[in-house]
Amino acid sequence: MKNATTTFLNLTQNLRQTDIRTVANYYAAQLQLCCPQSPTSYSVAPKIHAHMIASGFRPRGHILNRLIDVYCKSSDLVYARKLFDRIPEPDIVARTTLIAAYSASGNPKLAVEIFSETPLCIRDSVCYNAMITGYSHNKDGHAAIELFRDMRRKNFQPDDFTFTSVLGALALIADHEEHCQQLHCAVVKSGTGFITSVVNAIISVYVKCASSPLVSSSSLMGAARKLFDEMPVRDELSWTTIITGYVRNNDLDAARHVLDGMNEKLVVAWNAMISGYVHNGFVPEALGMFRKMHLLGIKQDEFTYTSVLSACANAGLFLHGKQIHAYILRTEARLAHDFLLSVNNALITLYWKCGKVDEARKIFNETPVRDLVSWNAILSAYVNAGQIDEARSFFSEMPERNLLTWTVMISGFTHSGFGEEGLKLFNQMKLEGFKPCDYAFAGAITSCAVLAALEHGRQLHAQLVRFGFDSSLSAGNALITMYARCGVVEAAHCVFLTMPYVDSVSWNAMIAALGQHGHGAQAIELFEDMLKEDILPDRITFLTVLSACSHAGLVKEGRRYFDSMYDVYGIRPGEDHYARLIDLLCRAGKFAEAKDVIQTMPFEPGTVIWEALLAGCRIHGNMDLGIKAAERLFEQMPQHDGTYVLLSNMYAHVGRWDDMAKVRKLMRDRRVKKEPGCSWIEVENKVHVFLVDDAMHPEVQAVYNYLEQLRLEMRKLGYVPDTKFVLHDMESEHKEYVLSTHSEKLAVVFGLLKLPLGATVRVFKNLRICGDCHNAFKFMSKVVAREIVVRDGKRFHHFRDGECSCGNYW
DNA sequence: GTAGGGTTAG
Repeated sequence: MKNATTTFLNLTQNLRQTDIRTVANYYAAQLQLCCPQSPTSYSVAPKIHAHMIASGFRPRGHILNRLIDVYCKSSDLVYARKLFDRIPEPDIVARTTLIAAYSASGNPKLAVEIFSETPLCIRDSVCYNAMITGYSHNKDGHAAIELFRDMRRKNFQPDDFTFTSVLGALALIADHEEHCQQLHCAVVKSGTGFITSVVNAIISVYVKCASSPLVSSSSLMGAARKLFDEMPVRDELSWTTIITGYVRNNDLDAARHVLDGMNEKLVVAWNAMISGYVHNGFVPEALGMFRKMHLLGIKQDEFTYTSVLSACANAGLFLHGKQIHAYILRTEARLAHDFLLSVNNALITLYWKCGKVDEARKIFNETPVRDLVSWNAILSAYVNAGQIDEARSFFSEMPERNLLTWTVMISGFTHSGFGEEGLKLFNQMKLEGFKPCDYAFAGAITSCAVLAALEHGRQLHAQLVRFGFDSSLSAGNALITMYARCGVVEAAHCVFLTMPYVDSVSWNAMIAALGQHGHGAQAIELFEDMLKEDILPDRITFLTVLSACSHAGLVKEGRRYFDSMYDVYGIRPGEDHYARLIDLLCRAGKFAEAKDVIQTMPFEPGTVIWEALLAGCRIHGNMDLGIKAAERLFEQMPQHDGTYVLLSNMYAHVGRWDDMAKVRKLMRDRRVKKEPGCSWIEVENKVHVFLVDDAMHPEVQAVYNYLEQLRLEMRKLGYVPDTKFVLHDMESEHKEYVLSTHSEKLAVVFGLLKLPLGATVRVFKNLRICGDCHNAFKFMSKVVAREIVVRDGKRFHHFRDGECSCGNYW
């Protein structure tokens, strides 16, 4: 292109002496040099134009049309339109140029505007073709076909371009075999049926139709293959269409077979094959293809790179990914806009998925070009790393958002325990005109799980069915979790049984649902069913299975499953698995065995191990070992207020008053607030709750009444309590109440009970508000306190008269 | 002046 520019500049000097026709020819020649083979050449358009203005040359006719075209191709549609508007009576070529440009840039409205303003007497087939393609680009297959009919009614002759366009439109909407055959006949009648581009288009309709659930994929692919085999002339597109056809219909072997028989070094076809492997999880095959391309000298491009990088990201192959990154830097000198954009986006994903969030951030920060994909990728990075505040700030800074953005943010809130925020965002998303997808529903439903908001969850379930997502895997899994979390195991089971496809997440969720609600034996049974169906258990499966065994007291089975993790499935047990095993043993009173496990573990015991041991000791009233575990916890979690309170109470319980005094002194020094506080120890399947400083509510009977109402009310809300509690007081009788299991939340509830009726309560303890305590607070605000304000991070939850509203502190 | 294939964000 340098040459073109130089020639041009040389022309300037002699321009005035030159004949106007020669000048026009010169400009025409210059504009001719801007061509698709050298897309960057389009950027010369303004220079050529500036030159025309400077030399006093006024472009008209075909030179002006060409100039408009070149401006369109260099993506300056606004300026192209300005030039167009200055033409008193634009001819069909100028109009078609603009129609095509608007169509390609995703602006069909403007294209239609120009098309409909075009008088019928000057219209031609090319113009119709451009408009048909415009609709097709806009995914409006019906409009494209309607225009095709209009064209024929008005006696315009369809040509091969028309058929390729209209077949492209048909591919968007075709889901019946007849669709394909009807058009196929029309094409043959028109006499264009032998033209390669038209046959390619017919094949692509068959291919598209083959992936519709309404037809037999193999018979349509067979028809497509027959057309392909019988083609007299095949071009690059023919090969790509048939290969992508097989890939899209998940017949990777057939695709590979065609590819292997292809002589052309066709990068697009190879890319299609690689992406097929990547989407089906065949990472080694994808990487093998990548290597082979290099060996065969097939020039890789950004599509190749993004696919293999994504393969590495999904498989966690950080070193492979890094090697490819280095290879790209070594091989690619060009830093074209689109190339940089897509490769950098893939790199951001590679790095965060391999746990390198900071590296991902670095690429995001340093890249000179960003688009929505880049923003969504970095948003996912922070959401997945659990850095919800970072994610929130990215979300608010984003220049634009799409459905994916909202969905990622909703699930981010949900997984960080901010159910209310997740639901709010789901509603806001709908208000902003986004139609939720099944993933968005899954996020919202999981929010309900976090909040144990059964009614809301049910409503979302109904909406989900209305939207036609009832066979969605992710939404189904979310429903299982939600119903389980709200205590309605039957509903969870019903969802599980009616899901058309399930994966290990579904199985895990269902096993957990049964295990958490005291159906340990059934949970184990389901796990065995899962193994029978050849579904491979993962780390999560074993966590839920071990918990289930623990709840059901199936010590032997639990031990066996634990041992099978590595022996049979090659999964190394993590600290969390060991914690479950210790929990299992301790609940069964096998303390010696538990101690043995702790001593022979391949790593130093952390807090989860001591918590499990302590929990077991609390159940069995094993104060000696319990105190030891609490002391370890106390060392490892000096910031955790609950441990101080508990340890001090345990010392008091066994009469170690000096130790108790030491801990209490530490508590005072560190300003550990005892309010609201209680601690508990479980003996004989009953939880003994000790109120702070043994200060019992003056009206003990009233407290019991509240608890009883609370229990009933929570049942009404669909929450099924599962543990028995005994409220301790020196003077009164012990009485059992069934409440929630979470001691910290319970502590707050008990703390509230000590207040006079109608008080305003502010709890400034950082407390994550979720499911059971949310409901408890709602109820408490109705029967005990007039108003309750609870702080949860930066958020506050305001409970009043049984209702809750949330907001930000700052 | 008009057509048709491959990628990256959950």
